[in-house]
Amino acid sequence: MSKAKTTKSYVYEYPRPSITVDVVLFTVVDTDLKVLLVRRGEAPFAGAWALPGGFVRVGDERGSRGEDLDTAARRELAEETGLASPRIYLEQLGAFGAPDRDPRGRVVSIAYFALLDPELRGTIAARGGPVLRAGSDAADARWVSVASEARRLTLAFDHREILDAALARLRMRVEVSTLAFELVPPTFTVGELREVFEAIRGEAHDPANFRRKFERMLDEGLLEEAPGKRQTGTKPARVYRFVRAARDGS
Amino acid sequence: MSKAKTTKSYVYEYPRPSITVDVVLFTVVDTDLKVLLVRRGEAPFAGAWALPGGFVRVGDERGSRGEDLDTAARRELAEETGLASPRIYLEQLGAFGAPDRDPRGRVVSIAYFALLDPELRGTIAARGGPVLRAGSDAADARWVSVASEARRLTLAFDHREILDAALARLRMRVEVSTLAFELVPPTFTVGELREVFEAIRGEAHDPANFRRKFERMLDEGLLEEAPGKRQTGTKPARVYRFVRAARDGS
DNA sequence: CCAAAAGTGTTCCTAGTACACCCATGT
DNA sequence: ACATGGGTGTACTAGGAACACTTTTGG
Repeated sequence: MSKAKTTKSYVYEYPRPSITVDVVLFTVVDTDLKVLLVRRGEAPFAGAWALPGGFVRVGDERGSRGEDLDTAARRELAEETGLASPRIYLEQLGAFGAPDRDPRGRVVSIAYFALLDPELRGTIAARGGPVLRAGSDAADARWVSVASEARRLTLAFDHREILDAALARLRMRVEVSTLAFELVPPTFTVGELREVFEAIRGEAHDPANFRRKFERMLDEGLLEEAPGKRQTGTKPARVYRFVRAARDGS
Repeated sequence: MSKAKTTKSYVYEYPRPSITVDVVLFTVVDTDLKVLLVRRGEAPFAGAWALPGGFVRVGDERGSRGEDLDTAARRELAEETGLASPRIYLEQLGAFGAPDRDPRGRVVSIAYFALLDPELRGTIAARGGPVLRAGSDAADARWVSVASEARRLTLAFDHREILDAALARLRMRVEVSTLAFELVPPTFTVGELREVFEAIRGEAHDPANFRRKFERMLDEGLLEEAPGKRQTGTKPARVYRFVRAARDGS
């Protein structure tokens, strides 16, 4: 804050960039990690796939100050998917501000990554897919497999870099935190949670060893048994649920 | 990127925030973790301690696009400390954009955390401390002990929140990466590196166990023995150096 | 009966922790 | 001689990895 002129209003004396939020929304379908991409309908990058996002509302200069960055991310997500659930996990990834990342001018994007569990994803699917706004520049939107399809796509702006960063963050976080719970239905079996781990890490995990990891979480009170069993086409499996209270401290 | 009007120049149709970078520069003096704070000379928060930082140069609307965010952080650091060394570790912490974080208007800050080793810090000290620019709104600057002094200070803007986030990030990173090497002189003893760990974690670490951790890093090729011994006032200790090549992959 | 996933047991290895102890040096 | 930090040894424990094995279901 030391780049000051001598007047109180120096904040306004510098050229300013535009600020956007972009959201990397992950979900796991069956055993496949997917990311939500939208197809751009307009220049620049018309026809290219991009991350959902949009401008942060900053308010006018003397009136309201506009919205928080997290709020902007959640709002954009709600507008793209039709979902405004607090159950969607949202975490800031960082700022991407290379001078030439947007051909229209200087635009700094605050990137977020978000996780959608299968149940909530189902409520989108029931409405015929992600909801696009009238007048949006997004011509289409769909879930793209991260491992297979997304690798080959050319994404708009620096969205490839953002997606890679989000994936790296997700993989790092999932080893050490309880993030995987955000990608699983409200009740789940040991095998279902393991499949989410495998989808994110991109490699198989010994079921026996995963079970012991699971049992440790059970001991720690992160999980509890839920009533009922899951019919799996083979031996029925016990179902569990995430104990949300255990996350209050984080 | 879907908040579009229909003209190509819609980027300019929205009110824009100002963008700053703020830098949390850590160093370890003896066995004490310190952070560089500047005292503000002007409103708002005149007289309060704050993180060094300043506005990102975004260029004018038709000319150059201005500087990268990382470049801006490094430039501000150079201007505050007189040091422009690539040896200063710099990592983006995230964006802080609460609507009311700056009383002057909507300002989004991209926060960085940076690490300064004792040798480089010495070159600052030799010049009589951090260098303040002529016409700066920073009236003073100094190293503040994180554990004792900084806890009690009231910081300007949301810099308390940024400092806490930087400290949390540093503590998390130091357990799992080679960050501690950035806070140690070019050659160091086992005990010196341990003291850096202790300063960051805020608690003692068994010397015998730390030595084994150290030896593992030696086996992995992260470290190598350096010529000479360190006179310590007691039994002379072997000195080592960081093998920079081992970091290329990260 | 058979395939397949649920679930159990065992062994090996690495790394963190606690703690006892010896060694070399300056004062 | 002795305090101090350098340096070694040892025992305990938690958790990851590898893999053999039994159990329970649907087909």
